[in-house]
Amino acid sequence: MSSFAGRMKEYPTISLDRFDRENLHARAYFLSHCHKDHMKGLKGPLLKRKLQFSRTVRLYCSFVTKELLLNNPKYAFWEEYIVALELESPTQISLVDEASGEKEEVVVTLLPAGHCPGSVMFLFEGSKGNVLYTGDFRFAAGDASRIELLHSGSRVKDIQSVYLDSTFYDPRFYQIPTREVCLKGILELVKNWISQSSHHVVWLNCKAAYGYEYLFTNLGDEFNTQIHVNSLSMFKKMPEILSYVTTDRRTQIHACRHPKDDEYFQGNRLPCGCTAADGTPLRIISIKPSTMWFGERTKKTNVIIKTGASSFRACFSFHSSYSEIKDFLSYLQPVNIYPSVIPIGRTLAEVTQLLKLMCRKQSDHSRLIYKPLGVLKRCRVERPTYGNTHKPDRCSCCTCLQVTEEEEEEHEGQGDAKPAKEEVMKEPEEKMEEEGKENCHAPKWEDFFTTEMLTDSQNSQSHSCCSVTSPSRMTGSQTPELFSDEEPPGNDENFSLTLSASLSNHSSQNMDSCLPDTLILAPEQREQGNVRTSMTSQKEVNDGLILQPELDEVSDSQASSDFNIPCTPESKVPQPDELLQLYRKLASGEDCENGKNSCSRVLLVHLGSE
DNA sequence: GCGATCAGCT
DNA sequence: CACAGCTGATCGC
Repeated sequence: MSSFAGRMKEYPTISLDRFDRENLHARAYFLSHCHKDHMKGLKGPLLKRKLQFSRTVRLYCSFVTKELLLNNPKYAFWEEYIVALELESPTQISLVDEASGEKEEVVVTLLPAGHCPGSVMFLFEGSKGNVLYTGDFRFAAGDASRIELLHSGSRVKDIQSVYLDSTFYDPRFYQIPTREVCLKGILELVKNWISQSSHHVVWLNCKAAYGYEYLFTNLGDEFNTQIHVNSLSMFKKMPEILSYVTTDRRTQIHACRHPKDDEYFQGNRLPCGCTAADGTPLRIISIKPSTMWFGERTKKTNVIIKTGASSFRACFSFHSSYSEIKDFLSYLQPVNIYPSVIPIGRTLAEVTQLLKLMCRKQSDHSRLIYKPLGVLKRCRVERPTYGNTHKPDRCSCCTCLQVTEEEEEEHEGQGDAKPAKEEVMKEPEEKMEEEGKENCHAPKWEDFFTTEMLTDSQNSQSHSCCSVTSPSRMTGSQTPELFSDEEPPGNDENFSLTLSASLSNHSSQNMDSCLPDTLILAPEQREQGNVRTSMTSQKEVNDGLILQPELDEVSDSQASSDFNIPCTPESKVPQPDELLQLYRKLASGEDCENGKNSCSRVLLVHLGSE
């Protein structure tokens, strides 16, 4: 839970995700996402009164967050004071002191955060430097390198401070299985159950918060069905979610809720009270999405755990793991890092100390020279393709994201199993070669929940790293980049899932034996093999109980080193007229590195002129 | 009656 | 397997 007080040292006249106490005096408000612990004071009468007397104070958020917020009548009074901003579109905002007329300009950019629908990070750029407020976020390793607006040309922007979602910034939470792995486990479990008969139904025991919609859309696609929920109203302007949810109870997958839903479930009832039409009792299992974490060297990472005769927990996390956060921070190398959450059982001092290790060292002048690893890790649009080496079915954006920081000694690590950088980095040519491969370009969580009014341009922008345009609707049976890049540093083993099962001995129906008593999806040690990104067949699941989307090792011949960067093949000496053009662009402040994505579209928000 | 806070629960 | 939020008790205004 966020304990962020609402203000940043660099820009103290704005408030984020807190709206009480000192924050009542802010010149502008920002809401990163629509979870209650980030909305403290937002419906307070004091703030309401302040708005009525102000001509300039506004609340900035994403379009989706605005929609979700206004769906709750308690926040309806905000309607005329909310300014929804497009994602990844730098916007200049005037921070006006209404008493004195004093004004400060700041440019804010919303970056997809992957936490829940509409969730964003805020990047502020102004006279006090660049500051990134992450809100809550889930980034996989390497994701930061794909965000164009965290870069300036080929270099990472100089970030003064990061205000960090440190929920899992604790070595205990070293790894959390990726979304794709967790999703696959859930899909398998649901498939095994609902395929038995139409009376076999699943209850997704989700909490009362946004963030599970990704699960609904993927389940909906996989099983060509809709998910029963209590209300559709919040999604009425979000067709990409709306089409997957229903208030019609005649479906095999439910995510409906009731104050006494656990009691209902114990009595073999769904929260909605749904019963089979012909009187046959429903056969219900509950799946409770829960965060599961594992240590650095832990081999077992069960993503589904059976907790009762018909109850399961499924791994699901809205937040980045320790290793994912470390990857994020080591890429950005901010001067300061401030935690917004203190993990359970930790103190602020402990977390601050741990975070200090991730701050840029004062003696580090690399920013003034080069950022070669940053360049290597980035995926770029419209890069030339060359070379003809055979490469496995992995795309550049899944391989350019390995942790590259010098790892400090971890709590349980001996430092002996860490792969050398050469083993985890790939050469630029390899990345280019692999661009456009379908498997790894299935739309991802971040794309989905942040492209609220999905337009083609927004979609393609969200995949700018891959030169691929997302479909406007998720296709759930996609084969995601399973296991391709999610190995924690130091874990040199490939990853597969084993479905270990002891067959039910208390089934009342023969078909029940299809659902094991103990259903554990776990990675296990396996030999190095060729990549295979397709899902393992049902037969394999039944026969060998092995689910193994596989991960290949980067062979020696594919490995790159920091110093083995080939020249750009089409490079040539620029002609005078080209140089002139380049200089003009530079003089106008335009980013010459890339196309429109890099060029800041600075929109002036004229406050008070509405 | 309303809001803030906390314990308890899931 | 620890996130997010609900309910209910208590207190103050």
